[in-house]
Amino acid sequence: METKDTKYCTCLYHSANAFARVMTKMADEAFAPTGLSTSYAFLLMTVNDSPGIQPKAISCQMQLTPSTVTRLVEKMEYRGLLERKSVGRATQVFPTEKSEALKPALKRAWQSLYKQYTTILGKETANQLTDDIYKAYVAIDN
Amino acid sequence: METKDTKYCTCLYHSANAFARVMTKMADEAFAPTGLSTSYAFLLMTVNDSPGIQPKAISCQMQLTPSTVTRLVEKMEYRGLLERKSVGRATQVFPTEKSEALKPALKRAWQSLYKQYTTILGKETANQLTDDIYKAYVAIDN
DNA sequence: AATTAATATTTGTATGTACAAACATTATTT
DNA sequence: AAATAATGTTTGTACATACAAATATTAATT
Repeated sequence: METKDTKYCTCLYHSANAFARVMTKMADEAFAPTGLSTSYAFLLMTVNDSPGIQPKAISCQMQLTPSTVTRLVEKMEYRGLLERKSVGRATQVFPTEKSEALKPALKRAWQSLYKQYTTILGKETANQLTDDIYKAYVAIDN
Repeated sequence: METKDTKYCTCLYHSANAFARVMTKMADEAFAPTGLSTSYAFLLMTVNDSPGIQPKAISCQMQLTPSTVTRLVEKMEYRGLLERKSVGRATQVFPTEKSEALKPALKRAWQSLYKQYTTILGKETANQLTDDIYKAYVAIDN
């Protein structure tokens, strides 16, 4: 069961990606009860929180490119969980009843994700790590 | 230019993924001179280092699933940079001349990646972060 | 020796993400 | 007012990655 070190473990690129993959896996399991993968869950939380929000703003909050947001929103529209309304060159994204109904489940899932990784890493360590990683993200992203 | 915080920046899943994306972008730029994206570059370095290595072992070193390794190797074979030889149920992967020739460029690129992020983050911080992230990876991955 | 289990690999299919180019609309300059 | 630039969004296309099932092959058990 011991994960033996690889010669790449001293490379930040490698560690960052390997870690992101396991975190994504854990998160997807945590959000499974909502019937959504983590990305869609975050998208829904974002829109539920600010009905009418525009893709550009979503892309800032989620730190994804606009084109990715378009793709995510499209699928959610197809599933009846979001609606788009075009106003001028802008677009407004709204939650549907169905997605409002998911609110509590989303909150629960997100909390359970937090609980899960803080249980494994310790609350202090986890929060510190989150912060360190985010700071590095900002630094690298210019 | 200031990246404003998002309400997700306290979530380890979110920070980890956002960070992995910018690191991947930086790494792909660093490896661009080799004509390879970072994943393929790492694959090549792995095989160059241990000619005849099996996909299973590659997947351990690169911390990817075996199926992903198959996919990567396939493409490299197609590009004439790797060769597969099937022995029993196992497969052995070998570098080609062409890929041996890339060795120095790969090394240079990897070093330049290291230089780039340590310049931004500071050597100490970067190494510490790499280590912290890797430790967390191991803890989460069981 | 025959059956069952374990291991290594590949295939079918799907997901999340991005870049570059295209489109559309609004703002700015001349 | 016309021309140009800036902004917001979407589309075409591509990549990295994974899961689950299928295929081989080897090992272990009966």
